[in-house]
Amino acid sequence: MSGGGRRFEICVIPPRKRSGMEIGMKKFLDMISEEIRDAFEAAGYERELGKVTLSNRPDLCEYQCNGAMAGAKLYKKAPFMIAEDVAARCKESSVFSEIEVVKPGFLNLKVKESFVAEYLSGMQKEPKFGLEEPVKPMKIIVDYGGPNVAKPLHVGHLRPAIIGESIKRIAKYAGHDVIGDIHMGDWGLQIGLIITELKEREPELVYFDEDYTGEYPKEPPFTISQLEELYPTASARSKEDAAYKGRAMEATYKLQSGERGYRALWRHIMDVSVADLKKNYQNLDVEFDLWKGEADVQDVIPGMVDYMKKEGYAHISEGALVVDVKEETDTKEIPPCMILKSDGASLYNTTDLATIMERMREYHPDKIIYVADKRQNLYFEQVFRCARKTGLVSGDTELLHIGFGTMNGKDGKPFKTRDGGVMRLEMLIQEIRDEMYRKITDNRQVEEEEARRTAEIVALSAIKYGDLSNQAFKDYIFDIDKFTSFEGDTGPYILYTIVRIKSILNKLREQGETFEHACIKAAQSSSEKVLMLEIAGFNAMMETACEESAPHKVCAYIYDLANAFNRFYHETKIIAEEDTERKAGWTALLMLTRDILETCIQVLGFSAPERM
RNA sequence: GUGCGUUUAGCUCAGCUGGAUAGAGCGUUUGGCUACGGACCAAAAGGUCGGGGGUUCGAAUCCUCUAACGCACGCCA
Repeated sequence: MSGGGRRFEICVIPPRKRSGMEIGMKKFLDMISEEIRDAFEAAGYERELGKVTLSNRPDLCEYQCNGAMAGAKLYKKAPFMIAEDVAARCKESSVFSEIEVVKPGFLNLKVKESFVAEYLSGMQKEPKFGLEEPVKPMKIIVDYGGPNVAKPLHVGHLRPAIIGESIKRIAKYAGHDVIGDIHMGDWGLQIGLIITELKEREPELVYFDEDYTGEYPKEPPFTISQLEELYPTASARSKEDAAYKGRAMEATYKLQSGERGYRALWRHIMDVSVADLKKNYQNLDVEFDLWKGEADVQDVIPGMVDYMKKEGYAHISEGALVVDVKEETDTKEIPPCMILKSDGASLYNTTDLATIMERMREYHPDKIIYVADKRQNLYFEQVFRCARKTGLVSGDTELLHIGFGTMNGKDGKPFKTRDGGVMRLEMLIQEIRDEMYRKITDNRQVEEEEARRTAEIVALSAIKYGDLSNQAFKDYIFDIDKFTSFEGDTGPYILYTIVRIKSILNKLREQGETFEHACIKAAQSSSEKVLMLEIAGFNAMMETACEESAPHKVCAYIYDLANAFNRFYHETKIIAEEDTERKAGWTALLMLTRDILETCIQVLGFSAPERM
């Protein structure tokens, strides 16, 4: 499985050094596995059999190796005997405190407290808690968001924003060079409609005077709320009034052919919309590096189309220009990728392909990730194949569609307002904030200002954690009561745990404790050890979350970590502890736990308050 | 019709890529408050993993058949 090509790359990449030290640590599980693999080898067996996994029977052991059973037929020997051979070879191990051979041939392992403590001490000193930098950092473009200008964000925009932002942050944290692009729908008929409607209402505007040659006003002739009203009105009229629609199409054509006044209006629409979009995405703590859109590639489309024709990739089929993308291995019919409609106009495919071309030219990405509704899967398959076939992307650039499922209401049907309409995103966020504010101020004396601020922070954790804790591609139920609860697998519970740790650390600070040189000690109790082992799994978790673009794995991890901490906390009196060495050790453990939790919620896209 | 996806406890979801007694949360029942923050912790009850067949020492996980639901199948995005 290990690609021969990879090995070569490793040789040419200089070793990752930083002030003489390697950045990153081997994964905890790998270190243990190495130990067991050595033992397998020493006992005369295939070393790959020594793979260690987390125990699925925590009552029996911490880690387990099932390799003896896999090796049974290989060596025609009872698995139990193989396991015993292996166990005998690591009696003197500095890693394990217990190795037990059980029933068919399980190797049940417990690691030494000192070994764990040493590992965590290493994590403390590492910039990313031991997460290794990628051998070859990738340039990744994450295409998410996809709002239309002049239209308010609605609940349908929530998932791409949340998931895309997290995938982007995870990849960034993992050490890749990541660019987030909002990819707005800012071109085409919708703009023509707005211009048409505006012209009907205010024909005297200078933008509609074809003889005008002067400068256009800097101030837009509309506000965002006017703009948001303009589009739906125009859209509705165009469906009933064919002549009106004709005017809108003509306006679109004029805009595309560069009519000055229309371009100026388009600029205004963009300015007003983008400012509003920025505000709204800011509320979600979502930030894009690029604010590009469909309009940005219009100029390169003709060249791209010509190229596809000249090279013989594209041909006319049923009046439209298409590129065949079927492959022999297909088990179903894959329709061709359409490049131009039969009326010669471009479409979504065209701009997406042109965008790929532009991205390749400007950024040479190793990977482009599209975070979009899973129902577009076939569409992306076509576009990706087309891009490859026509040589728009080279073989070593990966195109990936992360499809997400629908956000449903409690009734299991797509999320709607009470009267069945599409809910604006602002409304939804406000509703959650209000709910959070109620909970925070309930039975508590909190200053108004602080309560509002805290409610905003906690509300965001509720929304984002509620979404991200599910696997992205599945539909999920948006349940406000569940998400805003402080109990169970929720964002607020995670924040509560962090705040609790901060509170203890503050108390210790008030006592005059200095945290300098606090060093993590060997575990004193089982709950402490469980917590430490949980922490030790951080780098492995983050690596897979990044590889699989799977934020839900980060959620699952911090939930386990928070649980492990709360159990430990409950059993351990830290502030009252008289042994100062031990107290310092716990302080260090607390800080590490807090830092890891905060790092994780940061990549999920939310943060914790100081108090709540 | 073809293809893809989903199906795990009453509800909402995990399940670390084939291992031991399938795990959480909510809800239900019970225990722990002079609080290093009880917005917590501990425990109990609750499942023939949609169904059949197969591969394997061993299957929720792999193969196959099948059912229900959802989605997609060239001029929307």
